Amino acid sequence: MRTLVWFRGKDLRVADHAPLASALATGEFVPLFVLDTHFFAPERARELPNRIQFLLDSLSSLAQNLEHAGSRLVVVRGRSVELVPRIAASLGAERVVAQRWSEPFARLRDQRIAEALDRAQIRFELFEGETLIAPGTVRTGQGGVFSVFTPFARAVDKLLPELGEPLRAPKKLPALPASLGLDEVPIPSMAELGLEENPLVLRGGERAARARLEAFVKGPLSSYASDRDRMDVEGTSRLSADLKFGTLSIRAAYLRAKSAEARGEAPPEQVQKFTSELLWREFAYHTLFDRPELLERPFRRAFEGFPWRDDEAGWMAWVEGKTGYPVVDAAARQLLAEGYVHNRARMIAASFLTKHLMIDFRRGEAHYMRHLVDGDWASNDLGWQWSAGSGCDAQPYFRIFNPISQGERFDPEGGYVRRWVPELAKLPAKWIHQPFEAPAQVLAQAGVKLGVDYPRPIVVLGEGRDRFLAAAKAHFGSDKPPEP
DNA sequence: TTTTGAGTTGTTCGA
DNA sequence: GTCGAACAACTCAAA
Repeated sequence: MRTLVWFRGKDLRVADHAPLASALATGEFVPLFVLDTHFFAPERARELPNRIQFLLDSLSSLAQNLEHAGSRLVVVRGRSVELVPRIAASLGAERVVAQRWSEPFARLRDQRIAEALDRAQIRFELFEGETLIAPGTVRTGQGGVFSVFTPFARAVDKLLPELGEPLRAPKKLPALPASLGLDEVPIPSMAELGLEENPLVLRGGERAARARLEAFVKGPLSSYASDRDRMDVEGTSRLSADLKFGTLSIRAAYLRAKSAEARGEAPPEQVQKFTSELLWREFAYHTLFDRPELLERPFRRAFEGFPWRDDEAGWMAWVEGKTGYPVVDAAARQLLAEGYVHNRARMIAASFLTKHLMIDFRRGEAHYMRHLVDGDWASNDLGWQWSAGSGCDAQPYFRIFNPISQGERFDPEGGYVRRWVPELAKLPAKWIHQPFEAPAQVLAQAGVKLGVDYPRPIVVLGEGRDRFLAAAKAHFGSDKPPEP
């Protein structure tokens, strides 16, 4: 039986890849990747350079891994909606297999492809692997959709012991004929797409992902619960991009952490904290699956029509890292430089934009989505809506992060600020999170001229806070945040 | 149907 | 400087 294994942007691996394993078990197959012109047109690629870079890196690695096992990745260029059915038919494939992709636009695309394949009497099979548990299958006792994390996590926890072991990477794959009569294209380079390589973007591919996982398990995992919040410490897993592009399967990540616990490599409470973070990703995927409108609309409906401010100057300052609040600015600059931001810094930045500046969370969300290497629709949306107060398990409206106290707690020596806001690097820790309060002599010694080398605050924290609280009160008609 | 316990990530104020 | 209370009750989900 001839199968078309359709690799896509979220399953770029050979290990623990259910569609590949299924194809291998049933006979000969062709591995395919479609460079969708929707994303790989130069004008579009320019908007997403960091993710394109990680993806191309991962794609090359996938091609190598397939070749190493005796097969070959067939790469074509065009619209997948047209190409996949056409190629499947021209190859005489009896079925097309892929990993399920559950985000709203992807479901729509897959539905159209399924219809086209159906007309050609070709089977289309989607396999799990994007999440630990299939979205749409975790339900409350009443059969409802969870909208609070903790009960959701408890429900998922009961299902996790049934997770099977990850599938091993196949050692030997059936060879392909030299020519399949398709318009194959090489994997483009960044230069060919008119993009510059960013050396600060993580390397993609399965090998890099596996190395990161092992380094994390042997190092930061043991003190994850406390260090994950420290912006000046490498205390997180840094696996977000690997999980987004599927160069590491979520199941492999989860089970490796559990095995670290079983082998005594890391204390149970630390591992528990990490797996709980993986379940937040799970929660985001499941929530978006059940409520696809969330990418456009607030989870709490009463946030609809909230009087977000048009503040171009504030927006630009936030984007460029010139708000005058060092942690907020460090986050902005890390995003532009690395395509990555520490989780704690993401929350502080999001809170500042949506609360102190009172700018629509969707604007910040889109900006992050554009630059993040790990930019993931479900997680990014859940995080932004949570920060704005409009989301699932939203923080109460009166909980507004103070960037100074957050900085002092989670970047006590100022290492994070010093790295990303170098003009403040010589300030003593006591003033690094509030240079505008530092005595003139301290500033002079650190070589900082406020308003020249580094901006004065664009908004007074108390005033921004009061403005948001007053607007919330006026909009919701009372002090309370609205129900979903 | 009603009750009950709990809910990621905080801040500010005043004693 | 430290500590507890107030913030504001409401919804969720299970019993």
